[in-house]
Amino acid sequence: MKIPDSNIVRCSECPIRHRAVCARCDDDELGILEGMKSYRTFAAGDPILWRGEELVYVASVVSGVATLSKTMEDGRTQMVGLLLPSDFIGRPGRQEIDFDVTATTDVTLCCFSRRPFEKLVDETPHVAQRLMELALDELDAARDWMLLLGRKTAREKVATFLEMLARRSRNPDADGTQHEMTLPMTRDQISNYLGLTLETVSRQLNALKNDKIIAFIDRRNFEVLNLAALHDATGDDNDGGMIS
Amino acid sequence: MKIPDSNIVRCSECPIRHRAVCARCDDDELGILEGMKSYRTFAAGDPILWRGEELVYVASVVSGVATLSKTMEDGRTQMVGLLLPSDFIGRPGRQEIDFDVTATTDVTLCCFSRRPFEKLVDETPHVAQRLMELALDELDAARDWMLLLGRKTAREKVATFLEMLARRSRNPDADGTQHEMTLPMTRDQISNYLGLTLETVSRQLNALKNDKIIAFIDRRNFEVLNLAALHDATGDDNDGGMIS
DNA sequence: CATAATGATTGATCTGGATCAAGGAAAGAT
DNA sequence: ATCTTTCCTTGATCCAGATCAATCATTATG
Repeated sequence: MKIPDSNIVRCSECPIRHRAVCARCDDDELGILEGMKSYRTFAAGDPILWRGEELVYVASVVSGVATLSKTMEDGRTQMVGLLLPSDFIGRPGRQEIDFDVTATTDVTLCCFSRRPFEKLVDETPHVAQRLMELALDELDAARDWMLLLGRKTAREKVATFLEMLARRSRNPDADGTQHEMTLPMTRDQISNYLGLTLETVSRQLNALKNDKIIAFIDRRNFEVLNLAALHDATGDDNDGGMIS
Repeated sequence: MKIPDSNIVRCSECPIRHRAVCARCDDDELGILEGMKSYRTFAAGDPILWRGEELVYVASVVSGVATLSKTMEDGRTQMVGLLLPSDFIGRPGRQEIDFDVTATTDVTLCCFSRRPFEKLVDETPHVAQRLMELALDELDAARDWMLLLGRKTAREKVATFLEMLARRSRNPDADGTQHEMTLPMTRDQISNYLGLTLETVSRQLNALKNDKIIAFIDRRNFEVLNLAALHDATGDDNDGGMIS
């Protein structure tokens, strides 16, 4: 998978400043970790980390999409995060996680051993600062998602999801025009992200299609025909957006 | 309001190590900020911060309960956080917030000016580290709440809320026995926290009462009669808990 | 190329929780 | 003590989205 330009822009602010993701980072702090860097690939559906497992690595997503999810004893599951290229996996100062990390498409991660990475963080304040920013970004995203899960209608949920995808995958040099986009997960996985059932997701996607807001190229690929109408359908107000 | 012992314990790990909350902190790092310390009180219902407002202060809750909430244009609101005594308000490195902070009971905050506080954070790595821990704790809590909002039934939501209150307000020297507890907010506010309506909250509270899991002293005060049954009603598994 | 297997759609029905509506209880205010 | 106001409860009804049930499309497999 080609890494979109948008991710390179995003990565320029990244504490990892990862060569695989960011073209500008040849001279960055992580040079000292170069020897410990390793790429790992996961096939779609593969578990990347299980809940409770010890975090041996921190990583950044190079390509593909991974999800964070929680599962109840009776099988109900709720995704609590989406990891797109340039996103960071790791919890400074923590050994464990309380959710599963799963590859939803084929995923390539670039991993560093946790120990030397944390040593780096301790020694370089601005990296620590950047990690704090990332944590606060995640917290903001989680809170936006709480509003979605608690109060939005099915249509608003689906529209919000599509708008988020459009925002994160938009090519910045494209002048507002939307291009073909890919749903990075199945209807079932989307429903677990949105707190819905897969049938409802399917119906709402078709409703948006019938309203000429989106068009499907095939089941996984679609185009946004009317970005303004899509935004109206999210229920969000005009200024404040997700993951600002 | 007397500050429960449990909060003093909690506060011993707090970066703020606030005298008002923590008896052990006479000699802590915040001595240098002593001159800028100020107590502020808010009556129940008062706004503490509006969305978009500039954060001039960071603060810790000394007494009372405050909430973080998001509101949609049409009035639907979702609480995205609950602030109990010893909790911290502030976003290191950030000027703004994207939610409202409101006092739900009378609240006393202990405030520091943001600038000197951030200077302190920059200069003392372990304070920065502790703030990162707090941010990750909040993130974990937010993700647990996402599971609640997206997948739990009304009964599970209400039971989870009560169990969380019991955990956070339990007096540690009490040997498992539950004492009288207080609902820190109205049915309407609880419904906004749980993604329900106030009628549903009322009905579920009464259902738990009828099941002899809780008993009401009056509308705002209750007792947990059967903590195990309350836990069963949350839908959570036995080990992993909220806000660990 | 037939044949599973997986994922998506579409329809019919059901139901948990929302909505609408009417009192009741407690706490201030006059 | 009476009147408001605010908060809570309880009942009746409704409906968005869940559930149940086929069927279809697409991709993998022998």
